[in-house]
Amino acid sequence: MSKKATIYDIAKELNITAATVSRALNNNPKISEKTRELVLATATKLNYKQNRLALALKSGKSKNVGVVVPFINKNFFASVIRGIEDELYPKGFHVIISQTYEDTTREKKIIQNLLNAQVDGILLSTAFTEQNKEEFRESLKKNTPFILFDRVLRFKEISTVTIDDYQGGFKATEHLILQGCKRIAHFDVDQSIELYKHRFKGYKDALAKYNLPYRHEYVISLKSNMEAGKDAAEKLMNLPIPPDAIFSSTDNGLLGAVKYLQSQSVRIPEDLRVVGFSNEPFTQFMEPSISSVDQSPLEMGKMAAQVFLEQIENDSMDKVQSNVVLPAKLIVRKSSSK
Amino acid sequence: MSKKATIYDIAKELNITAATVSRALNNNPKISEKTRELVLATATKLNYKQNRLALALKSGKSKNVGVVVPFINKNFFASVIRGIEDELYPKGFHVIISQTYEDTTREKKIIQNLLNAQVDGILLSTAFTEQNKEEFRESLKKNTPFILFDRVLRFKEISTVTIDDYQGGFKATEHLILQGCKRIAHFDVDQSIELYKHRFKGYKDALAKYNLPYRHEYVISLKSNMEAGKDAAEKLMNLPIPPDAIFSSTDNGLLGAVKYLQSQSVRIPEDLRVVGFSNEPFTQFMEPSISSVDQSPLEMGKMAAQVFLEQIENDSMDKVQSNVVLPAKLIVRKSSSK
DNA sequence: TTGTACGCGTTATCAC
DNA sequence: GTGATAACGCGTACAA
Repeated sequence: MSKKATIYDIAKELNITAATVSRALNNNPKISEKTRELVLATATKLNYKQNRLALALKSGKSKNVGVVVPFINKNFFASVIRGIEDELYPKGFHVIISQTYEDTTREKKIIQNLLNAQVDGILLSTAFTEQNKEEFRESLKKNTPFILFDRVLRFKEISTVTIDDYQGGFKATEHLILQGCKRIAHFDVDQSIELYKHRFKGYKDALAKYNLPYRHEYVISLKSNMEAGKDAAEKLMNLPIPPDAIFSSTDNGLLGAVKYLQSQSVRIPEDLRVVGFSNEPFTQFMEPSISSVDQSPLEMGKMAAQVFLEQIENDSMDKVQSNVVLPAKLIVRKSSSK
Repeated sequence: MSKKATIYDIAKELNITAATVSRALNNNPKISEKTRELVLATATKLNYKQNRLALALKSGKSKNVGVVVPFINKNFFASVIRGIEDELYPKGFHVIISQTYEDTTREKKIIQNLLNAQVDGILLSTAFTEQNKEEFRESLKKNTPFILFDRVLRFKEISTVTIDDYQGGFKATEHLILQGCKRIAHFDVDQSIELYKHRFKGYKDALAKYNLPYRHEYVISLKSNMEAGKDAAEKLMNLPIPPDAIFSSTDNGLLGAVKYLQSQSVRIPEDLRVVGFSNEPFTQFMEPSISSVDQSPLEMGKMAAQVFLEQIENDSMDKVQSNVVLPAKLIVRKSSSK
């Protein structure tokens, strides 16, 4: 009773062979209408359900995909995963998630694990940087499709999905300039990560376009957390000529800065305007609400899923490589406008 | 080259049989040290990796668990999943996630899918309520362990992990009373869902303990979003005697109310104090910061995972049922204190 | 200590 | 149209 019914059980019940049952279940044309109905009937009667594992072993397709991110309980990644699952579930795929904790050793193990589990593809936002790019490359030497998103590394034959970080940095900075700001500081995170490099370049190019001087003392590298943001803000305000705006590549860092500045009676936006990056949910509800660049995580997830689906369409043939770049949307709120 | 190496490949290489290879790989005592080393050597040489699928089919254990939630891009669920993954990954399990979108039809299909995929267990927060409890029960008739968390339904033999919602409701209300509030309103969501019923009961009992009257016009049922919160707040303020506090079972509903009240120049906490439920990240950064009951999502996930692990320990034997109840922690912030 | 044979549940390729 | 058989990759009684 409790054991799961197999095609053998239903074959035995009907005095036919398992092969015939299989054919009936799979709409194989070579079968009589009568036996098909008989099979279907007893299948429901015995509460038969196909064993995906057996099918996977047989076909070589597990219908599972691995999704690898630093942490899943971060709004951005959770939303990307949502986009992926939204897109892949209807196609019959199951989404396996793993967290790297931003530890590259762990990331390598996870990839290996996923590969051993015979996933049909891996979508991941990597913890590796330009410095250890080659070490990461070794993990990719497989016939399994890899799709990199957000935090990517560029390789021939590996598809990527990112937003236009350069454009995001440029737009944010330009917006501050157009609001009348002349001394715009920048919170950077890590220049060995492509996306921060691009945001930084967007910042610099915007300054240049409007003939504003670039001052290195206005650029601070920090961890993406409140504490670091507070320290950075303190440092900036102690400068002989403090800035009148901050474009931060990290919302969390900016958050710490804003809280500190408010404690020091610096008025935002009157005394200093700020724009962040990521459009974290809290930016919307703060007082003042914080302007930020949206990363379209849902769309990013959907695109990554679609690229994966395309990849497994062309039967192993020419591995087309896609490099999707989503637009960066600046969300203007009170923190940067009058 | 590109094909994955199997134990047969390494057997052929060494002119031994696959069985021997298998033994060597699994630390089977019945094998000579020499051949073990030989096997291990050529295994790494051929870059052999165990195929989890084949093992799963053979052993009947997929080492996959399904986690089912309404939406993954909601902080609470994302954090629960994090707790689950943190706990299960080290034990060699992969976590498959699925979203119900709070659609019971979809939830049933997802469960069936997961079962077909031979998951070793399913951890889920259900969209079913007391009204269609029996329909949900049918999905559970399996030998596969089910662990229900947060939004649960009670069945014999089905384990649950929840927080003490009654205590949360009681503490929040008592806190407001001790702050001097006498007319405390309550935002409820849906009384056919156990957790909201418990929070509501905690609210009522706290009122009773301090001899405050219960007034039905102060209790409003609403959807868990800003729009509904705004409407509810409006309704409350139009009462002949408006409340001087709100205990809301939903942070999101309360958020809408607070934004509306502020637009009406109602001062928080001076004119009206509020406490929410869930400790959503944004509550911490708002102005004023919002008091809320924390649900310990990480711990909930870890506990759910542990209960699952215990469940599969006792080999099919007496299916022990656990009902873990985590404490509810009231986080007091500016919105409810002087 | 090692080899042989079989089964896990399915589908595909042959025959008949 | 249906049956028998092999194969996917692995682990394990049983025999040697």
